[in-house]
Amino acid sequence: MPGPGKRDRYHHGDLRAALIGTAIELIGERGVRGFSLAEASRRLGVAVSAPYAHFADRDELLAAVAVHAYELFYAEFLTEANQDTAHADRLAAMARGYVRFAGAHRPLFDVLFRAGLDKDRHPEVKAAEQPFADAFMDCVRPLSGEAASEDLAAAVEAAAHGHAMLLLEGDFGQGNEAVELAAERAARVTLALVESRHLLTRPSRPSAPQATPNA
Amino acid sequence: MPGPGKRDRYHHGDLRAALIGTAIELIGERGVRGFSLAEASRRLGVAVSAPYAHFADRDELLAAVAVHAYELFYAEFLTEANQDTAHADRLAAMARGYVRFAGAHRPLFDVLFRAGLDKDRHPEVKAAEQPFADAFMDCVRPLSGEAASEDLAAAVEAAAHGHAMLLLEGDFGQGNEAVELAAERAARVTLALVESRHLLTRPSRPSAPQATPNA
DNA sequence: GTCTATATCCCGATAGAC
DNA sequence: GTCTATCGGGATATAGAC
Repeated sequence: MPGPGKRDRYHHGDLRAALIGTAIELIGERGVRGFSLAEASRRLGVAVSAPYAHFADRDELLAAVAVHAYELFYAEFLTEANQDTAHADRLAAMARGYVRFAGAHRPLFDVLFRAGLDKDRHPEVKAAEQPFADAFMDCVRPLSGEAASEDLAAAVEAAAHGHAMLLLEGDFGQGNEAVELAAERAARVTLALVESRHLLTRPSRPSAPQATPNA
Repeated sequence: MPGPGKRDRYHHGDLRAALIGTAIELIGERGVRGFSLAEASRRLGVAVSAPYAHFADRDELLAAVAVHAYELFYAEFLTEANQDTAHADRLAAMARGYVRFAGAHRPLFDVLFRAGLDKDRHPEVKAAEQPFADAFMDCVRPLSGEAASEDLAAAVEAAAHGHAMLLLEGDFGQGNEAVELAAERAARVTLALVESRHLLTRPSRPSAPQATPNA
């Protein structure tokens, strides 16, 4: 990251940032598969070797895009689901925001979940994901006991994620109307899960009066 | 599939089927992005031009894999969720089977949902999806009024899909243990959604006071 | 940090022979 | 239906100059 005000002699003051932006642009137009370092370089008017001064390879650029995606994701979450309403409504708002993000920033969502990027090989991505995950858990915890919060969190996250993915598959139709439909459904599902959250916890603790341990 | 004794010489009895199988194999090893007609041909010991006698291009082979995926998906569903138990349990079993399929046939699931294949451009895929979708709706319909069945179906499908996708992302861990954890969670979420299905319907019709019938 | 130039490799797709 | 041969294109990555 070059210091600000360092608008230099060549083309861009910050090729690194420009590459990230162009990657997003390109993925939006042609999908993840249609993105390449070479094409991004061409579009920016730099040599195809220039990106290697900032990224070791193609995957590292994608990882940088993923980091940016999580940061934006987190930022939009704070503004979308930070009203001090009832806890259940906050959680529903998060699910709604999750789906809306997927609809509004499809290329970013594609990089996060459809690019086949191995996040374990890129610690920066994991680190960028953490605050996002924490904010999510903070919304869930007041709604259930400590032990059960993990179950509710997993359920809501999966539900939101499923709606987002199917939205991008076109299952809810096209355009902004589809986004709102999917987001609204995800929010309702969340409220339903909160109401019936007692069914989500696994009866793995035989101390409870319930029986039927599963195989 | 080919004649059992027709081994050597140059060709297979059924190159088309062999290509589909090899494609699945390859995708399992290298991901969708690492699959190519050339590599599949090499692995089968045929010329790189041979596949073009059976598929117009790369996408058509992927579409054939997708058709196979939906057929297998449907077949496993019938055996997994066909017990005549309570309706809610059947639906939960479908969600469980959905996730298990993703875990057991990851390459097929990848082709269906992560290959970026435009299903609208391949009618065979849509056709193969239909029986699957029908079986799903047949499980949902007895559980809610006609008008509301679409809401419950969308909710359960999205929940199952979300668990499946996050399973393949590694969010539930690795190995068969992760598959069963995700599948069990999807089943529980389904039961929770059934119980609170009255929250899923949109109140767009203020004239109808009659909510979903209990069961 | 960027450029020029290049090495290497792979891929999709077609033409024409058998 | 499959093979041989090939064209045209594009990608990753490195080396060395400025």
